[in-house]
Amino acid sequence: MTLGSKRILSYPSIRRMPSYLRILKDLVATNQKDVSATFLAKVLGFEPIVVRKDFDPLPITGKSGVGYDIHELIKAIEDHLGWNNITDAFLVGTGNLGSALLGYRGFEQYGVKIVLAFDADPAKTHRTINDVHVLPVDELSMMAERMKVQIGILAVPAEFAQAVAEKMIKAGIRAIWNFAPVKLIAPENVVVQNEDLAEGLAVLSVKLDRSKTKTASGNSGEASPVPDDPEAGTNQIP
Amino acid sequence: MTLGSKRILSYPSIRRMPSYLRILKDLVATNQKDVSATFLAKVLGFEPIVVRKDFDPLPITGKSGVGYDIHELIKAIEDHLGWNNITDAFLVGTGNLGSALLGYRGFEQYGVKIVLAFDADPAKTHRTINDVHVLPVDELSMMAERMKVQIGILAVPAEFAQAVAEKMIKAGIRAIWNFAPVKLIAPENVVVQNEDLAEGLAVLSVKLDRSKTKTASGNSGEASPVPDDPEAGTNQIP
DNA sequence: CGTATATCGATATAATTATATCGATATAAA
DNA sequence: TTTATATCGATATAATTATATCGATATACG
Repeated sequence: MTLGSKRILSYPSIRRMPSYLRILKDLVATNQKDVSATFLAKVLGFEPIVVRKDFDPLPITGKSGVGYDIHELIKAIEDHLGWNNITDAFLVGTGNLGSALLGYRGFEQYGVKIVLAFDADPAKTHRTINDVHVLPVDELSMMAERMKVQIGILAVPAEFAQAVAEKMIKAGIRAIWNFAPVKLIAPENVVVQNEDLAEGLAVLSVKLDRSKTKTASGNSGEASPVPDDPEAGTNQIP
Repeated sequence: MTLGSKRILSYPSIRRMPSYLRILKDLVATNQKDVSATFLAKVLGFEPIVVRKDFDPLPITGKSGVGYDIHELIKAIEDHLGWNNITDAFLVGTGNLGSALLGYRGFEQYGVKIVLAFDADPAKTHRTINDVHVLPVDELSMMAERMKVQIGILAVPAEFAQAVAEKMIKAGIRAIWNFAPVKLIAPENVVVQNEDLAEGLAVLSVKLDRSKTKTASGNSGEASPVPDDPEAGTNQIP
């Protein structure tokens, strides 16, 4: 298989796409027409090669000496990510994190819209957070089936995560964005994406440690750089 | 270089360490003594090989047929991550996300304690969130220098992120955990860890898409699995 | 027009990470 | 004691991701 025939983005590439999109949309606002990989790389802190490689599987082509057409590029990225048509999502758990997610503007820019929220605590239901209604979690199943919602966002304490996930799955939800630090047990046809803040913290503290030993213990000549963080966790769905 | 001589954890390994720690501490609570890679793998959804490889660079050794001593393992992980002595941190931005971070119990379990928070909005200062005082952001420099704080957590809107980061750096902060979707410009000796929620969302939506085509277009015999998400973003500090 | 500069895209190579295999060792049970 | 089972750790291999090189093409400008 020649590399050129690769029409599938790697996961690292996929993770960089939102950053590209942000910059590209800013550029649109300033009436730019083309953009080079070099420019994007500089703005985002990648290497130009990375950028070109990321775009390689997309059905677009840049012009030597010029760069990529911004509109084409945006469209290609959004098409690949399926962000042109917005998918409805439910959020469960309106604690600190859940509220933060409800406050996060921009999910719609990434193809997802939280249309309803749920909470188990009666004190927290029947109110509105950022224009999103909060219902009792008992109504989750009914509403999910009725509205044919496909994405569920889990922002509940770890001990309830599995139970809520099962409710979601029964009600037809096909993808779960899980912020609880537990491995969810889910059938193969349900997609789970785990988000664990502690991962990033672990990386940060190791980087800090390593940067200290680097400058402290007289780095005499030899290069022992703090390697750039492949900000990669691993998230198997075995 | 033989593999066995590797005494440095890879970033993917580092990202898995918090998960191991969580399970291990649960096991301690139930008076277990040993734990096998097989068990951890099952609980966390990894492959046993991954687990053994992750522990390989640590200065411990398991027993064939038995597993690893839980206490030794915990200590080895915490030592490697430097989580035995807690590092103080400042948080800037007490909006939705900032508040969520302040509410996040467990950072201390990962070696970090938020000791003060800051906000630019006078309406939000001089109050307490989860026992953490909120001060005007003008006082950041002074307090950081006085308290010799090394870690800064950035939870401000994108447009203010760079300015606040510069304040932090001037005041001696050496590591920044950045939740704003911008590339921070920082000197080499300052460590930056970017956290971008959109990355995870991008992965989720692609997984969902791919899982659909998988089941839909009669996957006649040939295996075209949705590859397990190397939940990896990339976070260069060029 | 000709030259300097910027850029893409193809190809090649290196580095990192994941996965497989298998012998040796420990425990439990027959 | 012997046998079955579980597990580690060493080694090997594969897959993925990052990085380097370079010719070809486009633009700007003297």
